[in-house]
Amino acid sequence: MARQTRQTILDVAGNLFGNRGFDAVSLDQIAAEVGVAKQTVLYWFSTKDELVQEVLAETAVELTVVVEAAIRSAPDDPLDRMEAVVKAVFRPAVRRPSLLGLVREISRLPSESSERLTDSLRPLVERAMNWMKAEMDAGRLRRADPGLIVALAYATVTGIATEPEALRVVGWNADIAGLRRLRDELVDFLRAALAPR
Amino acid sequence: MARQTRQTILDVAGNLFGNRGFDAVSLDQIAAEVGVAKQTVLYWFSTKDELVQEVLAETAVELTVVVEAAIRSAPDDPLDRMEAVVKAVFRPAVRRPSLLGLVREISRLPSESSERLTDSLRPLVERAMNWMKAEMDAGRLRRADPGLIVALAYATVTGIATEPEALRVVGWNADIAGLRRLRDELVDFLRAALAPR
DNA sequence: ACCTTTCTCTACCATTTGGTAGAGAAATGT
DNA sequence: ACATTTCTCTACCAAATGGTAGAGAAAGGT
Repeated sequence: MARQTRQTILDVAGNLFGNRGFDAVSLDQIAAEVGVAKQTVLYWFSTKDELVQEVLAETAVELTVVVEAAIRSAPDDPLDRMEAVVKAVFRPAVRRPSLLGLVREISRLPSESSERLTDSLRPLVERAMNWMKAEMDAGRLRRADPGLIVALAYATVTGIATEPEALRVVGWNADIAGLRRLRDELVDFLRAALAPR
Repeated sequence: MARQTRQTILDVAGNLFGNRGFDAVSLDQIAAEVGVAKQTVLYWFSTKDELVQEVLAETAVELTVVVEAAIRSAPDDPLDRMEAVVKAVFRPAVRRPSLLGLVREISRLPSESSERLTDSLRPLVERAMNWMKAEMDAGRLRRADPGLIVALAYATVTGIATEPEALRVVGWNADIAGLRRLRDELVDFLRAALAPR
C-alpha cells in the first residue's frame, strides 16, 4: 500500500529530526533509511519544510492523546495525577528520545511556524495551568506561579529525556533497571517540587 | 589586534551554534556576522569541526569558572549553596541562551567528540555528586540517587533557560520582572525538590 | 629601507543539498 | 483489454557548503 510509504517517511523523518535537528538531516538521508528515492519523499511532501511541519503536527497530536488519556484515567489527588501524566509521557519519550527532541526543535523554527505549532498545544497547556491554579488555591499543591510551574515541569521531563550525555556523565545506564530508577527519581523530584509545604 | 578577530569569531560562532545548532550555521554566516571573509575564519580554525570544538571547550571552561566561584562564596547550608549555584548559572544563561544551548548540543556530536567534552566537565559533576551524597547522608537534603538528582537539576535549569517557546506558551514575558520571577520560581522549585522531608 | 611573518582577501574546487521534469511500472477504473 | 491514475525512479538543475591555493596588504624584525 503506497500510503504506507508516506507513514514510513514520517516515522523515519521524525526519528532523525528529533535526534539530530532539522538542519542536520537531508532528504537523501531520510530517503536512504526509508529505502526509496529522494524524489519519492518529495512526491508525498512538496518541500522539506512541509515534511517538518507534518512531523511536528503528528507529534503534537500524539503527545496530546497520551497526556489526555493519562488525565482521564488518573486519580483525583493532584500529585498522583501529575505522576500519572509524567509516567505516561516518560514511557514513549525514553524509548524514543526523538519524540521530545522534536518538541525542543520547535524553538528553532521561524516564528510563524513555531507559533502555529505551539498554538495547537496551547489548549492542553492552559488546561494544565488552570488545573494547577485550582489545586494550589485548594491547598493541595505548593503555591507558586502556575504557568512557570507547568514550564518548569515540562523543562525537567524533556530535559532529562533528551540528553543522554548528561545521564551518562552521572554514571546512569540505559538498561531496564536504570530506566525504572530514572522514572521513579523523576517522579519523586516533581512530587517534592510540587507538594504543599 | 588580529587575535581579536579570533576571539570575535569564537564569540559569534558560539552564539549562532548555541541558538540554532551546529549544522544550521554555515561558515559563511559566521564570517558575515563577524565582518570578515570565510577564508579568514578558516585561517584561524582549520575546519568547521575544530571551531565547534574550540567553542565548546571555551563554554566548558566558562561554566566551570562560574560554578566554582559560586561554590566558593556560597553559605554552608546545602539549599542555600544550591541556590547560589543556580543563580550564578542562570544569570548568564538567560541573558545568552546560546550558552546552555551549546551544552545541549554536546549530545549531538559524534561519540568521541562528546566524550572528550563531557570528560572535561566530569570533575565538576563528580564533586557535585559527592557533595550531594554527603548532605543526603547528613539529612540536610532529601535522600535520593545523587547522580540522577544532579542530572535532573541540570536538566531543569538548561531546559528552562533554552526554550523560550515553552515560556511564551505559558504567558511569560522576557522583561526584567519576568526574569526575576522565573529565577525565583526556578530556585523555589529546586529547593522544594531537594529539601529533606 | 628592506625582509619576513602574519593576516585578510578573491578565485576556485568538489560535493552536498533541495527541488524539478518526465519516463515507466503498478494499481485502479471502465 | 484498454485507459487513467498513482507511485516510484533516474537525470538534471542551481545554489549552498566546507575547504584549498595563492596574491597582496599590514605588522613586525633587522
